[in-house]
Amino acid sequence: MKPFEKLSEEKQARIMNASISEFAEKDYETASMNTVVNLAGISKGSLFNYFKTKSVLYDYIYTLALGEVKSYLRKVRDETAQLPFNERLSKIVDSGVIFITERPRLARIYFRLVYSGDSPNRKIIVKKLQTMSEEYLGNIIQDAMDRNELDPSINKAQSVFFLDAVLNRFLKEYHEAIENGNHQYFDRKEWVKGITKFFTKGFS
Amino acid sequence: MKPFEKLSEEKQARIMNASISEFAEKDYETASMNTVVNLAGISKGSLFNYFKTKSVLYDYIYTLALGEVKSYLRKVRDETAQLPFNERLSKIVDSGVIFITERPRLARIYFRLVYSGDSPNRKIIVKKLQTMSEEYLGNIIQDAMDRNELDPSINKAQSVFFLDAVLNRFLKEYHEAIENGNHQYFDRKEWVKGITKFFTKGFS
DNA sequence: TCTTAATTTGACCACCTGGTCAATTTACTA
DNA sequence: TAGTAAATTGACCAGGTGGTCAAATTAAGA
Repeated sequence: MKPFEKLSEEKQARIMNASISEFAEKDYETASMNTVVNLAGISKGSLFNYFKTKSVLYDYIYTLALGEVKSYLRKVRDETAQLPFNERLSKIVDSGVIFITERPRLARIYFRLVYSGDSPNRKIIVKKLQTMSEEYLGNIIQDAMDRNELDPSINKAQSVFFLDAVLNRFLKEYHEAIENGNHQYFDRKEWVKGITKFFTKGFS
Repeated sequence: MKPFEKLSEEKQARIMNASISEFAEKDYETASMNTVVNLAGISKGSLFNYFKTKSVLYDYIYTLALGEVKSYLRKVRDETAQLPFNERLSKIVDSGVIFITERPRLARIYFRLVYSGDSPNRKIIVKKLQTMSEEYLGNIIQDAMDRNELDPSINKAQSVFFLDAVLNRFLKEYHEAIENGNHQYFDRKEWVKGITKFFTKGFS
């Protein structure tokens, strides 16, 4: 049993909370173990006893963040399996919005990871995420094609790419709006409507 | 006259080259003035004489990068003013690809700036870039609407957003492919075709 | 050539980093 | 309660950072 798991839940939570805050606020290189230690109210030696190095702690944190994101996405996928494409898409966007509203720090760690940063295993992680997204959105699109809701001659890989690009960018923008306190100017429904319309009809 | 401008062209180029390399490779916080100094083959005191602080040097560099990007975009916009929307879009993508092929380090500084990083004035810069992009892509779309190539009832602001999201993401992906030596697997023409088709017809 | 002014240098500063480990405190057992 | 094992501490380390500035070098002018 790893030393960290032996800790009381309260203490584990304190350390997780501190780590999430720090890695959400700064990128990997700039995040400071000293800050984590101070936020969590434990000694440096202890932290390095629980997590052998900074990168091990970071692994723990981003795995947690990605796990939460994944479980959210899986849930909405399963819950909307029967819905038509546009409604499904709209639910996915909605659940993304809910996630970043409820867990803004985890969302920030996610965005930091995919959009930038030089975290230790970034390339590998991003590749894995890409495969995940391809499979996830690929299924959604395939379902819609099977139901003749989308043109069966479209290039699926490209479609997945476009969908991924727009969804991620929208959520990133929404997330920044939340962090800047501007999200009340974001008409979410209007955007969701626009996105689904755009994906089914284009600009023509 | 600023001290840096008094330097010989060769020396200026050496310092610019070193700075661009360093800021392309690492983000603002992690980039090291010591490394710049060593790459450029000058003393530390000199560098701080030419640029009072790290952030002043960074300002100089990203302004240069954005200037190059802008002039590229302006050129292609003016050259394609008479072309129909899809051809125009395709030329814009092409010129983006050319830019990141010819100036991969400047492209990297650009992507680092917009997609992440905690550079000193990031928020202000990104906002300015956004306004620029809105105006740029907004014009392209407006032109197409005026020519009845696009549905005049579409939401222009949203359309600009989607266009921006897909174009930027595509170029970022292409850029990473180049850096990883994988761009030969990228069928550029096929992608450009797909993007224009997607934007005019959607998935239906 | 000598003098003065401008430029360049790099040792040095205070501060911060991730990580270590002997010493102390705490918890547990006999 | 005494003794031992486990957990926790924080002073300490080597190495890095952005930035400074007296001193050395170079350039310019008479």
